[in-house]
This record gives sequence, C-alpha cells and structure tokens, in this order.
Amino acid sequence: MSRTAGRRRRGHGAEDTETGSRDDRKRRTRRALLDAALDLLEGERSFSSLSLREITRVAGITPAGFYRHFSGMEELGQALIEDSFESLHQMMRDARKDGLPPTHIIRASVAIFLDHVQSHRAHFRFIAKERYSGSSAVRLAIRKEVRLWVGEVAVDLSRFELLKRFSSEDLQMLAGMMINAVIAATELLLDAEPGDAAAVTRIYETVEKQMRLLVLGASLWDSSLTGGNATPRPA
Amino acid sequence: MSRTAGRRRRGHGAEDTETGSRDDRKRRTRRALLDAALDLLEGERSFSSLSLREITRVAGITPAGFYRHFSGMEELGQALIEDSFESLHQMMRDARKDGLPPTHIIRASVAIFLDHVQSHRAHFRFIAKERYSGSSAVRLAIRKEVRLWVGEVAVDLSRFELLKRFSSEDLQMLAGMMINAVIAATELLLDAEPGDAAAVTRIYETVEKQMRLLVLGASLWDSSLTGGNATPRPA
DNA sequence: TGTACATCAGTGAACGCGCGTTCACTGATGTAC
DNA sequence: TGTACATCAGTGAACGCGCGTTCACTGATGTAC
Repeated sequence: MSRTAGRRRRGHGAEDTETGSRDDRKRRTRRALLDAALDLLEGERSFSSLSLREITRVAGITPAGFYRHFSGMEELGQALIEDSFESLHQMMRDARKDGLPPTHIIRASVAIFLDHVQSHRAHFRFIAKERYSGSSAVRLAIRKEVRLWVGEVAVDLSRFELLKRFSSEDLQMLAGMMINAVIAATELLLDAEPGDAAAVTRIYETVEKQMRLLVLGASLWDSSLTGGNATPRPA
Repeated sequence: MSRTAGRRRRGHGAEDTETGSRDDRKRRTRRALLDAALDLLEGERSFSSLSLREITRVAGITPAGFYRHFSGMEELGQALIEDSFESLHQMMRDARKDGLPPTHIIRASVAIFLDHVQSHRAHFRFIAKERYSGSSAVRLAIRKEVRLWVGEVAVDLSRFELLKRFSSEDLQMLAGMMINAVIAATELLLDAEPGDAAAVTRIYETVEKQMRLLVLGASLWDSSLTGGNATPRPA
C-alpha cells in the first residue's frame, strides 16, 4: 500500500514539476532514479535483484533515459553509497561542532546516531543490505567508508583522559566494537516498526548499556599487556 | 579458475558415480544442487541473484529436474540455512562435551569457533550474505537461529562465578556482544585469503582482545544499576 | 530365480516474459549574434 | 528583442537472451508374486 503510494509519488515526481532549467530538471530526474532504487529496497528486495527497467518505471522515465544519468546499475549503486555516507559524515561534523554534554555523553552520542539512522532509514537499509552481499565494488566502497568512520571515532575517543594510555591499535579496536554495536542496533531499528516506540526505546537502552560495558572494560584495559604476546595457532 | 574446476567437479558429481540405490542417487543430486548454490556464492554473487537454471547447470541436471528436490529457490535457501546451523550446533555440542581448558578459555573458545568458520567457509558466507539482504523468510530463519545461539552462549556464560550477579537480560546482552564480535570477525575471515596466515592470526588476536575487553567490563558491571532507569527519548 | 508391473528421477522441448542495451528520433531549452 | 542554430534529456521501437515453469516422455530401479 505504502509501496504503491510511494511509487505514484515518485513516478510522477519527474513529470509533476516541469519548472526550472534543463540542468535542474536533469538533477531532479537523477534524484528520482536514486529515490526509486531506495524505495524498491524498502521491502525484502536486494539491490542486486533490482532491474534497471523497474527503477525507470518507478522514476517515471523510459529505460533508455537511464543512460543519460548512469552508465549502468553499478554506477547508480556507487552514487547511493556516496549519498548515504555523505549525510553520515555531515552528522558527525555537526555533532563535533556542537559539542557533546559533559554528562550523559554516552546517552547523547547514542541518541544522535540512532536519531540520524531513523531519519535516513532508506540509506541505512541500503548500506545494511549491501555491506556483505553487494558486488565487490559496492562492498569495498562500504568497507572503506566504515573504516574511515572507525578512524574518526578513534580520534574522538583519543581525547578522553580515560583512554590516554590506549595504543592507537587498541583505540581502533574499541572504536570498532562501538561501531559494531551501533551497526547491529541499526539493523534492529530498521526491522522494527518506526512507530513502535517501546521497541525503539529498548534498542536505544541496549546500545547505551553496551557502550557503558565497553567503557568499563576500557577503564581496566592496559594496552601494554596486549601487543604481540599471542602465539601462532593452527587454522 | 577454481570456479571452473568446481563447476566441472560438481557438474559431473551427479553423473560420475552411478552407483547406489535410487534413494542414494536422489540424495546425491540434492547435495549437488545445494553445493552448486554454495559454489556460486563464492564470488560476489548473492543468493537472490542466482538462477534456478544456473544451479541445475552446475549440478549437472536439467532445469525441470530441480523440482524433484525443491519447490523453488526459496525452499533450497531454507535447506542451506538448516545445513549451515546444523553444523554450528554440532560444534557447540562437541565443544561443551569436550569441555574447555580452565586457563586460556577465551583463546580456546575463539579458536574453536573461528576454526569451525574456516572449515565451513561456504556455509558462513551464505549466512553472512543473506543475514540482511535475503528474502524475509530467509532473514527471519537466520535471525531465529542467531537468537537461539545467543541464548545458548548466555547459558554457558551463566556458569562463570564472575557473571553470577548478571541479570539474565544483561547476560543476553553480553552474549550478544560476544557473538557480534565473532560474526564481524567471521566476515573479515571470509574476505581474507584462506592462505594468508598473518591476516588470519591478526583476526584471531583481535577477537581475543575484544573478548578480554568485554570480560573486563563485565567484572565491574552491576546489573542492579542498569534496569529501567532510562528516560523516554524522542525519535 | 524370473516375470509383470509400478514408481519416479531426470529429460528435452516448448511457452511467454522481462530483461539490458542500441538506435534514430523529438522537441524544449540554451546560446550566439 | 528576435532569429537561427546547437544541445541534449527523454522517447519508443526493436533486438536477442536467459529466465521459471509446464508437460509428456523415458528408462532404470524397486516391488509383488
């Protein structure tokens, strides 16, 4: 039902507003194609199962028109990744600029991120779906972005007094675990009904607890005890 | 290259050995179909992008023959999930029966699991790929199995003195984080070249460190401080 | 053991369908003067 | 401002192709007597 409504809305999106310069209209059609793909991913479809014709149908242009915007599906996929992470980086920048409250810093950080996920559901659903099962170009692009993100978080963490004695490798590990936790929560959030406030609250609380557990562990951690002391082991 | 070899091997698998009862042969063809699907998933393909004809081609039967074994691709997917988790449960049972060494228990557990992953790469690749992007039936089946697994691990954890004061909810959370860590490591392991011993060792060590950090956190954790004290928050 | 019949895994041809891509085109927008 | 020409986003028809599914079939295996 909402699918149909979405299709109609998007479908006419490219035609409804016939105003603006040729460039404006082209940009609008491009957006319609990207939105059509995100729309179609809402259900149980995966990106690799979407067809080019299907996307142009939803976007309201003919199949041949697709090639005025992308060389093929692969390129559209890359554009979706760029869009998705662009808004994530923007959020990180904003959060860093605004600063975080000195108390409840865990709760505040978790809320900022999960609120962002909820207001960009389609992008995060795309990332979650393609992270492991997309084409290798798409997977590599996502992996690269996640690695950058882990690095950013590691730098942010390095400013805390508690973490001053962490080696940079251990900081990456801690940041990685935090991001794993929020990614896992993201996937739960995407599966929950957006209106199910109880489920959403429970997810927020669980991630907060997970972060608190990690911080407790970090408070006892001693990087000097952990580097390179492992023995080789059989596969 | 190895793909071609695999295809040839499997392709003839159903024909090469024309021995056994009719039931035996049928079972062998069924296995050839399942193996063909796992084979095709080795590259960057996802299950939803595999075609029935492709699978029968690799398995060495005609498309129509497929229906003697499965009603369609959905049913074959379910069979792959069953196979994958069956071997995981078997491993858990064996590990529990054999017991774990009192010292180096973290290292031993991590090694048991990751060794298992390495000797069942195809199954875990399938799970990793379909966990978030499969059809909803496949996704739900995987989610159910992972939830069962978390429950099993939580029960195992409850036997440790250190964790006696954990609420059962917090035990689930801890088990969940441990499993998230090994799943993330599984995905790295599947991407690494199987022969790249250095990369494999690094992954083992990272997971061990992650587990150690979680255990340190757990040693300071107090479940009584964490239940239901969170306030509602906006979405 | 031998015979007559039943079962059923796998065949091969056929079907209609949606796919990605190509092509020459149209007609509105943009530009040069 | 008006005119002549260039640009180019989107069209619509066409193509060959691989797909899932159906069907009547074949012939080896299994079973009853």
